[in-house]
Amino acid sequence: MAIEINDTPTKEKSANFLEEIIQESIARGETRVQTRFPPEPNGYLHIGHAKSICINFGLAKKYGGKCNLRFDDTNPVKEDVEYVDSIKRDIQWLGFDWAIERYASDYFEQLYDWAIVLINKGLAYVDDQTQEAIREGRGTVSEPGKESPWRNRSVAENLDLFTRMKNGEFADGAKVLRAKIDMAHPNMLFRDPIMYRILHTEHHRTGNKWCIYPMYDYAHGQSDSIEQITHSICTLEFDVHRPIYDWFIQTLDIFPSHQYEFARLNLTYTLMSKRKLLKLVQEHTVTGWDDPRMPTICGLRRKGYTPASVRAFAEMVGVAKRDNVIDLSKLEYCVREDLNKIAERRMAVLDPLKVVITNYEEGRIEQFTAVNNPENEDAGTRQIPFSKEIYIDRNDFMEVPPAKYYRLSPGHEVRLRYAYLIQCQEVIKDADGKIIEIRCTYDPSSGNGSSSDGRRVKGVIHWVSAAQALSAEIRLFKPLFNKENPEEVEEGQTWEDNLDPESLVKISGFLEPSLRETPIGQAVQFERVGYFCPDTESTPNHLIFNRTVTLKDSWAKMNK
RNA sequence: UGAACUAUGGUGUAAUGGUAACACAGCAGAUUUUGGUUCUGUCGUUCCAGGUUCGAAUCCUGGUAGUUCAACCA
Repeated sequence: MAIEINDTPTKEKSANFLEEIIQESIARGETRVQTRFPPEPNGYLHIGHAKSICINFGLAKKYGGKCNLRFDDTNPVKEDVEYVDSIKRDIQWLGFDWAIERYASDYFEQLYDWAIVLINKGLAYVDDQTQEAIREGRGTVSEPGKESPWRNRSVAENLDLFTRMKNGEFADGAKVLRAKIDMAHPNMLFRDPIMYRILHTEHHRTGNKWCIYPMYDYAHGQSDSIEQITHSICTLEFDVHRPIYDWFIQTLDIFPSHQYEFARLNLTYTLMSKRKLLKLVQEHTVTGWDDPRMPTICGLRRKGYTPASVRAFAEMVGVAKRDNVIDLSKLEYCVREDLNKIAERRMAVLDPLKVVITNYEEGRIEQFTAVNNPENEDAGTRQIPFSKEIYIDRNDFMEVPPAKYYRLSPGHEVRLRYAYLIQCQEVIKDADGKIIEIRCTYDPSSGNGSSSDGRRVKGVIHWVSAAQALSAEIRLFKPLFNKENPEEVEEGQTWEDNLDPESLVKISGFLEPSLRETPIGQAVQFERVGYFCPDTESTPNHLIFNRTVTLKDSWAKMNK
């Protein structure tokens, strides 16, 4: 008997509960894995959906299965092709491909036929009650409901009425089709759930063909079943729906898809409710769904997040069934980690302070060689111009420095990154006492890579040569909300009171000349500052850079 | 006051009856022409009470807390 030697030293990462479920089903001999990502096209996808996408597509990939994209388009009132298109774009951007693209509306005919089956079995009836009466009749979580007076209509009458509903004989709200189950059931969803409602509304795919539309509970499980989904994965709030999901499938005796639930993603300082995000867009609190402050996938993309960083984040937060709130710092860690490896370094001054090198020849321009990415030698080098007048960042100079301040201050010397050592000789102020210029001398023997006497200086600061500098608009983003949990409100306030008025700050800064042709969305690191990318609105004549994330700043932290 | 789900460091996730671990965050240090990166060290955890067991985060019982469900939304 051959001895199997497992010589792969890699320790298998422990399986999450969904992987265990799949592994168990495979062990039972059910080898086919078919998942689906089922968004309703009524808004843009956000980071929470990204988690779901990574789970559904990731699981299918890991177990040699397939993942479908299915639009849950059963409510034409809220849905639109604009959303369909954006959802497809975002999934592809994340790096996933669906096996097939389907719509719940593709199944309207089949769903209708199944409704007829249920009516014939005496398990569905047309109810003429008003919306209010139905709501009251449903009872509450602690009291049973009451049966509708229309509950015991004959099969023939139900068939006739349902056909006429379909044919458009009745107005919106006049009638609904309900499953006949149990008005006293402890699970509210079993108290004769509504299967169809009348909606004389044009549908973005079926046009005016239908005026009755199936409800989620009647459509979702059967849609899964039609696609022979083996693992229908959704978030925890659908947990109570699972019994009704199973009930329709079993009663109709169709392919047994099964539903599994995981805890949705929550992020500190972030709102994930589609309804509230829509409100921010509609009221122009943000510039659109792709505003870089939005937690949407397109917002993250515009801010400069990479697909790999979002996928790494989904992997990092894991999958489980308990409610969670993830620290925003985890997301930021994931982008920094990715961008550190791939983003080329550049110099940019965000809050300019002019420095004149008094002993440097007027009109002289030198070129210094700078490394593009210390993490990747293949990224090569570039030239950056140096001259008598440069800009440095205002916070790299202090007239009266605190202890351990390594940067520029009167009488002290710092290294200009990739260039000379300079020493501050004089501080020029305006009439109000504001510092407007610094005068320094440089050590001609201290050029990049050399130091005449081996003396070392702790401080290294970035700079941009004034004459060649590009001016640019820089957009600095903070979270939209200034409260860790934006839903938590004081008495008499709303979540909108937690909006941070300074979540977007636009400033104008100076960039080194090589930044001129940076393609939109291309990540660069402004050395010592953060990661940035040109905004979608950026043009050669009006450069706009978005801050993706700051660099870690232990000096700032130390001085908090 | 019904039902379902959940409970492990500050945060998230593991440990599948046998040494509570990994990551993020924090703190301290080393290296550094980015106060970045990298490296090293460090802090700190099983909701409560009983029970089963040689042994419990894990199994049982009972509490407690949180979340979800009463749209003709999904």
